[in-house]
Amino acid sequence: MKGKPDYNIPEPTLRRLPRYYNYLKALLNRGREVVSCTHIGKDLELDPPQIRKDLAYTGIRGLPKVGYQVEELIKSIEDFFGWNNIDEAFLVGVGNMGRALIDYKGFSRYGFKIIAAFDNDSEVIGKTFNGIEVLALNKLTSLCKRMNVHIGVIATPDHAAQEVADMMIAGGIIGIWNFAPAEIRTPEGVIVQNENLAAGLSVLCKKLQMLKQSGKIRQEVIE
Amino acid sequence: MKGKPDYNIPEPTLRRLPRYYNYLKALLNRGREVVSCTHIGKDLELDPPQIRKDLAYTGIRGLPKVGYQVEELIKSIEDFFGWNNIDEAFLVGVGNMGRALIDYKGFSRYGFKIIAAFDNDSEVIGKTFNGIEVLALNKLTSLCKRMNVHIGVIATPDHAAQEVADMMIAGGIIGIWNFAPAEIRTPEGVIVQNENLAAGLSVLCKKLQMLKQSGKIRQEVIE
DNA sequence: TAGAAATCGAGAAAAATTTATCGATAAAAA
DNA sequence: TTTTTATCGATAAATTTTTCTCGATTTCTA
Ligand SMILES: NC(=O)c1ccc[n+]([C@@H]2O[C@H](COP(=O)([O-])OP(=O)(O)OC[C@H]3O[C@@H](n4cnc5c(N)ncnc54)[C@H](O)[C@@H]3O)[C@@H](O)[C@H]2O)c1
Ligand SMILES: NC(=O)c1ccc[n+]([C@@H]2O[C@H](COP(=O)([O-])OP(=O)(O)OC[C@H]3O[C@@H](n4cnc5c(N)ncnc54)[C@H](O)[C@@H]3O)[C@@H](O)[C@H]2O)c1
Repeated sequence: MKGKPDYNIPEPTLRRLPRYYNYLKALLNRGREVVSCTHIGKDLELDPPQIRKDLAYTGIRGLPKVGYQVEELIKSIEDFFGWNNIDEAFLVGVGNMGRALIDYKGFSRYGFKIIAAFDNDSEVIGKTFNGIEVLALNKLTSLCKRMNVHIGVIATPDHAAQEVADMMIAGGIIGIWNFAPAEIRTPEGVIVQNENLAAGLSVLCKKLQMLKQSGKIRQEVIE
Repeated sequence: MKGKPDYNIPEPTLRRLPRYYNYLKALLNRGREVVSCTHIGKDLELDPPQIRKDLAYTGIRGLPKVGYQVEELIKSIEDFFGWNNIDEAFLVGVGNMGRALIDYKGFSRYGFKIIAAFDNDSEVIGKTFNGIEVLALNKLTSLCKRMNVHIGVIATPDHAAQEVADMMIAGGIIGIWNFAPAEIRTPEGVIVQNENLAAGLSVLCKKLQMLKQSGKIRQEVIE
């Protein structure tokens, strides 16, 4: 584990790093200057060696007996992900989820910005949300090309997902953040990140079911 | 891998099963009666033995040379998760995300139902979304107890997450589906499922960055 | 009805990920 | 100044998850 980040980073690590980031930001707000993996581990219920390994991927080095400078660590994670260079994205499907994503201010922290939205419903086309005008779907491909946008967000119903993905890819999009519960077929070189909320929900409910069956449920709950 | 499901199921399996489910539902709609792991594997880009192993957890048995009955397989997954018994939940934080979740019809398929919503903003309290009236936050704990609800959804800003979680837990909630990018401390016996959208986004953007750096980007994209 | 082809289930092997260990080092305490 | 303590980085061990292998079974074809 050398200082320089390598290019074979475990996906679980990639998912934990933003968690550390949020946590560290909160820590900084509370005025903390240094933090150790032991300390982080207590709050996040993770093992210190794992945290150390994760953080090392960003290229930071800690100090024995002390830990890391919080500010430096935050910067290290930001640089690792490149959150200072903004990734611009198009979003398709301006329904409930699409609007939530468009309105959300929190993504700017992650160097992510939705710069245009598309829909095929004339009711929403022309409307503006968070300063972003909703355009007609048929402009998607050409605008992708023209504006050199490489990331697309799919927030349409599942049955439209493949069609929309195809239009995006035709426009040169190589990264798709997909909220529709549908399988998208893409050519080599296109990365699809499925945001399957139902999967998270299912895991929760199943764990709960197993907890209940094991009889280890909290006393006070079963009245 | 016996017929009966065991109680030590890998989480990746738990996350893949709803994916198979969606896929199989779509397959059934198109009139398909049987399907093999080889076939599923092609469409979902997964290895057949893994799919076989995943499906075996639900207790189903396939037939050599044939595969599985699609309908039977769907039912097997439903039974495994217990999607026929409805899990009722309370949601707190009726903003963009909260409303998207309340309005979403798709969760009924997963035996999940939001039966009440809470907020602390008088602007939203009293309003109704998808037949669900928004109640004042101070009624949360007592109503949890009274209605014997065990699942809570947090869709408030991050700074309110811990406070809301505490109120839920006081009311007897043992499963929390958390959309706020905040760490929630809970006592033993409470399961927290963090739905960290920023993590998914970060993974996508980082993969894209690595793809670009590796020079393996699609020709047609770099004009 | 015999042989070929496809697929399953089970278990082994490989790979990835997490957890544990240990010497080195910096800070604090004696 | 010396000792003690906490923590790091690196590496090793353990665990989990994925991938591979192979004999058994069922269907299809000839
Ligand atoms: N809302 C949720 O909480 C939630 C949860 C899990 C998954 N999802 C998934 O996210 C996606 C969006 O959900 P939603 O609740 O916002 O749905 P929605 O019905 O509110 O919005 C869908 C939008 O897509 C537009 N659309 C439909 N077909 C289109 C097409 N071919 N091209 C462009 N736009 C098209 C519609 O006009 C509409 O504006 C769905 O696939 C849904 O299954 C949503
Ligand atoms: N919208 C998105 O796309 C998105 C993406 C990622 C994460 N999130 C997270 O999901 C959460 C909700 O996001 P949103 O966009 O819906 O925010 P929002 O601001 O639209 O809604 C937040 C709601 O919570 C209510 N609220 C605030 N404090 C409360 C309290 N103490 N008790 C009860 N209710 C309270 C507010 O009145 C408001 O109705 C946030 O934590 C956000 O970071 C949202």
